Amino acid sequence: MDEHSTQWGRVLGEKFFQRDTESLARALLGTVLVHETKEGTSAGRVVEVEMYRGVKDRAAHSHSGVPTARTQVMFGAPGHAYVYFIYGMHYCLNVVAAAEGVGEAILLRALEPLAGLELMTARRHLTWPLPTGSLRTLTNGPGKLAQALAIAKEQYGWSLWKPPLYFYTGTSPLLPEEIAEGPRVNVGYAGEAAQYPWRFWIRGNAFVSRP
DNA sequence: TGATCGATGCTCT
DNA sequence: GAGCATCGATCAA
Repeated sequence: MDEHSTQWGRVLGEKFFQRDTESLARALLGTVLVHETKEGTSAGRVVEVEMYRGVKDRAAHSHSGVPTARTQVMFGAPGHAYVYFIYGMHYCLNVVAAAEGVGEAILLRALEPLAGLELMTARRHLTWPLPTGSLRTLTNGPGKLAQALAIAKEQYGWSLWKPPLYFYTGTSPLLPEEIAEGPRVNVGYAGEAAQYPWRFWIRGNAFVSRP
């Protein structure tokens, strides 16, 4: 254990994000997302993600290929936060992927809460302590994890390789067979793309949004 | 345990 | 004006 190593491994640098999108989506599983705020630090292990892929993906916000006010960061350099507002009340956090101009991103869909549990509970407007077995309700969905970690429009465009919002490597690398894949959630409008197996999760993990 | 539905406001056509 | 990368309540079984 050197001076940069912690209980959750090492901080992921900018270069980590510079790879093809599916590789990045799989590599993000098992990492630990941390958000430091003045209220305190909250963190969780990434257990479920979905990738969204530019013009070849009807489900992607970047599908038209033309950046808009909302999607411009998605077309920027990888490793930045793409945060969008949905259904009039929820935010979702994505990691921008692929090279500049391409328009791909990875949606973080579920975390395993690791630190700042009481803070996350308060942000989710739940009462502490949580009933036995309901820890998963803190962060088992994209809107829930954004709320629990205080991710909103303010975080739009933030770099994800340095405080206050960043990832640790995690402690034990996942084996390929520990990663399950299947169709993405709630993209039925996307035609053929709705069937693409672009949702990835840690097989058997209790903290995913759905088994 | 699962299906259905309302809330709520931004984005893009 | 229509639809949405969701959530939580409610109702049926």
